[in-house]
Amino acid sequence: MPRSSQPARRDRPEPRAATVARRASVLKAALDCFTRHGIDGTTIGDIQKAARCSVGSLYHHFGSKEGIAEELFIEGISRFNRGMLRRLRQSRGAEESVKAVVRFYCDWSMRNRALASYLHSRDIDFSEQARARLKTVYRSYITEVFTWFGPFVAGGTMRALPPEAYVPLISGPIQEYVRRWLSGHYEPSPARMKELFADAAWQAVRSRGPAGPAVH
Amino acid sequence: MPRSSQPARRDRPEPRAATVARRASVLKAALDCFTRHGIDGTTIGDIQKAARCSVGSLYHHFGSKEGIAEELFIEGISRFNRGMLRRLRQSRGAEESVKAVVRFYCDWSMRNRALASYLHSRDIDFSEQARARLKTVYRSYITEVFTWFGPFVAGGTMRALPPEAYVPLISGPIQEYVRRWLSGHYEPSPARMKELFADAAWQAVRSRGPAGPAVH
DNA sequence: ATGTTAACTAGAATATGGTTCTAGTAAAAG
DNA sequence: CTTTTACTAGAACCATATTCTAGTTAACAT
Repeated sequence: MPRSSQPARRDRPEPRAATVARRASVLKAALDCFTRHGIDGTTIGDIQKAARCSVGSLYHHFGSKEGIAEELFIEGISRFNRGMLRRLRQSRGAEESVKAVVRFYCDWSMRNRALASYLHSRDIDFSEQARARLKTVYRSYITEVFTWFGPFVAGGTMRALPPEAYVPLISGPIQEYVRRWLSGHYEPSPARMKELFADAAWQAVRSRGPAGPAVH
Repeated sequence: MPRSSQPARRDRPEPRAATVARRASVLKAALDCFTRHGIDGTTIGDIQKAARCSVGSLYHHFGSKEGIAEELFIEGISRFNRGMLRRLRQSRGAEESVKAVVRFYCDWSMRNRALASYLHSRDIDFSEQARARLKTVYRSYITEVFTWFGPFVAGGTMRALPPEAYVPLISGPIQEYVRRWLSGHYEPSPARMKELFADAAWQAVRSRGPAGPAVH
């Protein structure tokens, strides 16, 4: 096929430096507005003012207000995922790894409070296209995570469970806690709960039965 | 104070039957539209058509599109809460109660799929007033729940934990699982996971230590 | 350097759709 | 039977998301 002999023609043609900067500044401004007034509450004008750019510019780069919201969301998720994988790869052994997931979730959310809060808003009104992108991002992430944990399950350190059960069991509680904390339901910092949830996560997925007792 | 001697003047003056019906039909129509096209994707016109009523009527009863969304949300939460409390009160003992929470969450979500899905959309752009109402509803609910479980903790059957830890530990996993299931991430019905998560919940909050081993 | 192309910016014009307003109708209250 | 008030209707209004046309700037080939 001649297509493959074309010298990387279809790749994007290297965005200008100004473009990168503008996109970033828009996303930053948008996050700011969104956290302040909610997604619906912020107008294109708000973002425009905060990012100091024209309507035309916004639409050129993102196509729509929704486009901005989607981009912000996907970028945020990607950043979170990258961070999680980095942290995971620094961990040794099953227990440390499982706990690392919980701890990272907590730490990251506290460090990136606004973004974390935004990521908790649901993707109800995302476009089909954005949904697809998100799915891709998630798939490649979850694949890496499972690759990491696979050996522990195979080796019998962790319970063998239906694959869909692991994420809820490990991250469910901390996620729910952080969500409530972010939306201001209560004050106690997640940091104080971190180890509690980390332990619980490990108890939920560690191997039980003949291998040994579950307690001290 | 003379105010208190006024004969219950401030109560609502008994809504007409037609009013109740209309409100209900609007909420039903709205839920329908929202699940089909998302909240933002739904126009007042859509709801109007689906509920067969005029704009004026909508605004008379709910004040705004957001008002409709809020009402639907609060009503949904209330129904869920009532159901949960009913189920809880049919349970005997700590273990059965804890597991009942998980099971009910799962059952209810499957039975009321559209509403459950709607309730998972976050309350980002709710009015201050709605937020307050929601808080009231939640508070009275959580109070009853804690009243129910209090004795088990006091009696040593359940672990003593920071109060904010219980909900995430017990409901976090099933909630996360159901959320993913509702948004179509995967097929396996929550029913197949119900007992797994019920067990995990119980393990997370049951008493450990000297009282007995954590396993078989 | 200079011309050519395409990425990018700008803001006025447009269109969509949420909200308000005025004028009613029907049901309860006295 | 009158009065009051909850309720309905839909046209007018208005905020704001999006589109359009006209430029401007940067990269790049000659």
